[in-house]
Amino acid sequence: MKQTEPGNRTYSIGELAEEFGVTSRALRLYEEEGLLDPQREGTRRIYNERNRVRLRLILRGKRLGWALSEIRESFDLYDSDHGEEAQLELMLDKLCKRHEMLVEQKKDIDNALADVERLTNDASQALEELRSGQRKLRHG
Amino acid sequence: MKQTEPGNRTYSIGELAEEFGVTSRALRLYEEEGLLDPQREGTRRIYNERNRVRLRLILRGKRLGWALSEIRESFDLYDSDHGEEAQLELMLDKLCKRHEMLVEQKKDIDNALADVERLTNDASQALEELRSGQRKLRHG
DNA sequence: CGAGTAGTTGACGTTAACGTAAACGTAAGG
DNA sequence: CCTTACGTTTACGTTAACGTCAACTACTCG
Repeated sequence: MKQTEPGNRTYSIGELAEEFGVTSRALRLYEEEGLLDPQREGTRRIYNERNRVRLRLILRGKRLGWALSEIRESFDLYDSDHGEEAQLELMLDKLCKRHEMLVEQKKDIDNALADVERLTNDASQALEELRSGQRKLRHG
Repeated sequence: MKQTEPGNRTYSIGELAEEFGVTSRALRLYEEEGLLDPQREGTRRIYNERNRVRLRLILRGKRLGWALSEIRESFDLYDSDHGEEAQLELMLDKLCKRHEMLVEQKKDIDNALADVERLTNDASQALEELRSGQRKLRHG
């Protein structure tokens, strides 16, 4: 299999960092925190598609204001084994809480959007009135 | 006018802090950072309804993962005077960027919600299958 | 008047999420 | 072989957003 086959590509730390607009330092930190686990070729880190997807999820979590520890917890939900009943129930409980959190956050966003749109309307109206006043002056 | 009239109530720092589940220290910090400006009665801070609304907005911003500096910038949008044309255009530009930010964040939330819901379905199905297996065993 | 409660400023401590620099290894190219 | 580019670990520095503590003031209650 060639390295260039789609879906099997690998990435150096620098490549991945540049692609996502973060620094190598950040990627190493995420690894230390248990959010990434690239393979090694000797001492160098080799990232695959799976790691790439994880990084995408990390950055999504960051945009939503989550701490790295919270992001890791959400990964634990992805990874946890579906072995025992108690385990599954615990997982469902955690998922439910995440869901609530997200719904609340979405409400906040909708409210903020409404505020921004209201301010935008006010401002464009004020601008329009200002300009209409200037037109009158020019034609006066 | 009485202090107890609706809409004119005032609050001590402790009252406001408890109501919103934050500490007095946080309120003082928000003030230092220019996010709040309560009146004073001698040396003590007196918060009114307007301050209370602001605090609500501050906490909404925090839930969305914004820095205090970003929250303050959004307040500047509320407060900026509609005097000059250039001012209004600048404001409309900033509002537009906020709007984009919020829309992006909303997409992130919708994606995260979809993930959580998929995981929830998987887990509840696994749980159901596990329990159906247990029922068979009991009746075997 | 003394104790308790709630507020004040000032200063130092803490945690997360990196930035930055030092000192070193390694593979490619001229 | 020497330089350049890219990687490694280790460790200390930095910023934001508070927590915590000390020392002081002011009001109220018994």
